Amino acid sequence: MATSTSNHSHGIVNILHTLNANQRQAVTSPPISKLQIIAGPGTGKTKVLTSRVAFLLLEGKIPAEDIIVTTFTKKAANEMIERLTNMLPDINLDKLKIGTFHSICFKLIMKHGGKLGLSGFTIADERDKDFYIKEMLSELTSIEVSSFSPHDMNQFKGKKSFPKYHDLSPKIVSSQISHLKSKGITWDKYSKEKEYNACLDLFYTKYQNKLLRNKVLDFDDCLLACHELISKFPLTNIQHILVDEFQDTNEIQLQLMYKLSSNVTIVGDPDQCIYSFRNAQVINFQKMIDHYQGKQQSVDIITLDNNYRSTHDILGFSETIMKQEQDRKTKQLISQHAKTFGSPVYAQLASDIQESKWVVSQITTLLSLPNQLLHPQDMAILVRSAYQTRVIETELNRQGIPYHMIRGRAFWDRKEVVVMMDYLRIIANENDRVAILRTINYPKRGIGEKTLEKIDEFLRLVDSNSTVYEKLLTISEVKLSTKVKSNVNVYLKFISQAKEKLQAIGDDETKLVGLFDFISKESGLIKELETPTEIENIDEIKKVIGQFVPPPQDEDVPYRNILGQFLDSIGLNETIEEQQQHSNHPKYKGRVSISTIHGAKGLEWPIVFVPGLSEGLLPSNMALRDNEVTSINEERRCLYVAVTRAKLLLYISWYVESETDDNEQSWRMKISEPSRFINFIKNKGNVVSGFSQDSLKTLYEMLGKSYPSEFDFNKFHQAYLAKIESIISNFDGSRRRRRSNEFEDFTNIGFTEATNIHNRKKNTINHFLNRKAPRIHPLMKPSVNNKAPAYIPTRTGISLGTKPRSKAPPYIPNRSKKIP
DNA sequence: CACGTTTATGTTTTT
DNA sequence: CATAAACGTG
Ligand SMILES: Nc1ncnc2c1ncn2[C@@H]1O[C@H](COP(=O)(O)OP(=O)(O)OP(=O)(O)O)[C@@H](O)[C@H]1O
Repeated sequence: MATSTSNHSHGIVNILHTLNANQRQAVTSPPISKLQIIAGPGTGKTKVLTSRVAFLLLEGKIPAEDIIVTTFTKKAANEMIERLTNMLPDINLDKLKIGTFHSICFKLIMKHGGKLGLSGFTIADERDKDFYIKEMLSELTSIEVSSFSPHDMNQFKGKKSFPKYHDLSPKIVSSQISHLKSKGITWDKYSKEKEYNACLDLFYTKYQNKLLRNKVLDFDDCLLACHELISKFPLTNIQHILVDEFQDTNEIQLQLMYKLSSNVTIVGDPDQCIYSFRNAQVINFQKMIDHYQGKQQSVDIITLDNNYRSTHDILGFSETIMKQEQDRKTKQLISQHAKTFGSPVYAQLASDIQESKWVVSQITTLLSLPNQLLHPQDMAILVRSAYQTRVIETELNRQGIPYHMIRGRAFWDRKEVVVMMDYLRIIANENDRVAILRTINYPKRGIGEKTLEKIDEFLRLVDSNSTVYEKLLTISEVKLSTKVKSNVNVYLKFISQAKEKLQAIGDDETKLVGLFDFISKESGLIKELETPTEIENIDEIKKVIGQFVPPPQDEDVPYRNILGQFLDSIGLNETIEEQQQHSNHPKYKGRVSISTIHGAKGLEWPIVFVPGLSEGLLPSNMALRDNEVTSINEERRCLYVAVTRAKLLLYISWYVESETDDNEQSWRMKISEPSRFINFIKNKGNVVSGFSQDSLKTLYEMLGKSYPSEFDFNKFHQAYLAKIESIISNFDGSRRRRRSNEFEDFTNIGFTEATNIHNRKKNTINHFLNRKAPRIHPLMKPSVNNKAPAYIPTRTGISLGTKPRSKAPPYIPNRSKKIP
């Protein structure tokens, strides 16, 4: 919608007022331009991008629907819309094209896909992709297989043998195809490539055929097909495209960007590229410059170096990590915080469990500071791999601390959740063969492997005039036992009833919950489920469907039923997390965030914990295995991203397990060394860090709270030290009880000078670490009553991460009495 | 042939 | 511990 400048010019002035000179220059660059904003963490890149959208709307007078903004996640998109809405209360942003590359592309395909014969196509998620790959491989004839050169075939050999798939690893095949797609190479063009493998050509072609026949697009296809679409039918209206997190774009995304608009603003930080496993290429910065220079067009580059997020010491620490990379130019970010707290608090522990206890006790200490200084929502625990969250969750549960998982995928991988979603899928979409195959015998309907094969064989004979579901209705043509037939009919009757109900509710999304109840009950799924956890998870999905609001539809988008719209909305893994509402524990505000480092991209917290800084965790075993410099560098960037999420306090930790300590899980690779990335930390022995009263006062000041004069700091401090000491000396906390002579490792507990972490002028900085604290001698007696209660965390704690599923366990050890 | 039970085997990161 | 393949039973 057009808006007059005079009405809003004060608006842009206000916005520019919150920016520094460099940021302002970036924001107010001419709308007709190519602009790169390259800057380190916390320099306000996202803020600049958001403000630039406002600038383009207000000053550039570009209608919202003619601007595309790509963000890395749905969450980032939502945040940006929220900020824009606050900035520009008078402008309707509904038509702004903002979202991930995948969702923007998928929407374009939904709208115009008919031109390429893609109407009605849905998304094949990773699980479906895996299914089609395996199906494709198992269908290869021995003639086809024997026609390939051993050299070509060997590329696809995995560690294991795969008898069902001619010894071809589905994983490798899948990732190779994905690799081609993210380079923008379509199946019909692959043969022209220099690096050509006849095997891969056949796999790719067959796989793509399969997707087409099943009317689905995989994630990569969303981009690839969209690229094809706009190459043939260009969008003429887009006046500007803005790309966030440019360092993590791949080739096809770069090509899409060129095609979508000739005016471009990108922001990114090469040091934060952590998605090259998904073919992201940091070289896109240079490629973009070359691309436009080839067309005699120049690219403006603006850098920012004021950091508004982190303290001086956190920036120093992060730079110390990054400068380990060969040939990297040092980056000097200037912290805008007046105060800083010294080097990160760190500790070396003896097991993952002990490490979790250390982390969580730091959290309980911080939470127990008087005057509600900190809330759970101010803190985050960031790990390299999702599985590492497990022990931490257990400990958080044990201490009754509410937490939530950011972008946890585990929930959607649960069996009962998958089946429930499959029921929704087949009811919404008659062509979803995979969903039929996965639901028809769950709950058990006496249809085993063999029968399922027969049915599947029959279903795949479907011709393009009818749907897979219609084909299943004629199943009586197949010879099956009468018992099986009647069972299939029970299933079919149920599906058709559900479909009728779906018809009846029309576009009223508020009735979806009722339909959901009908489906979960009448399918027999609820009855089949055994644990209360599983039923809870079904309820979780119900909550998600209950919150679903269909997006505003363009007029000319082909119709899709409301359930299908819901499934589309979660198909791209873009589920928004439930807002932090009331927590179970009124004492706490919000929740501690737990996330993988990848999931924490672009986010920030006052307090950040980065546990697991050991060889095998960060860098991960996978990166160690191939021992490529590039892999190690990416791991290092991961750590860099993690530590630069912290605003005020950073806690890092690692553990090394003893060689002789064989535990039950013998397959687990032993963690035996601290991470190479922290080699520069000299005194790695157990460090017990205390607060100093001064730094604590500074913390209050920076958070705008008053430091209570009656607070007995010494008492608090002593209790803290004792708590940490008891964790370190309590070997019940490690996986297995140790022999007593191993305690020797821990006699040198004490404080290290933290200053050696990086050079700085001593007097200018407040230290968060108390360097004068006394040496502490571990008490060697593992006390009996310290034994952890037998408490098994429910896996649901992961679900959507919306709430701590389980109530705090009845026994809450070691809990400070004065949580305010 | 379906389905329950035993046993081998193995943890990146995600749109 | 969590999943999948292999094995055994009715
Ligand atoms: N000119 C400014 N004045 C005050 N605060 C600012 C300014 N610019 C940015 N900030 C604040 O700094 C923090 C970091 O900003 P932002 O998230 O935009 O950084 P970023 O460069 O995108 O970081 P990352 O690379 O880690 O994603 C935010 O809290 C933001 O509000």
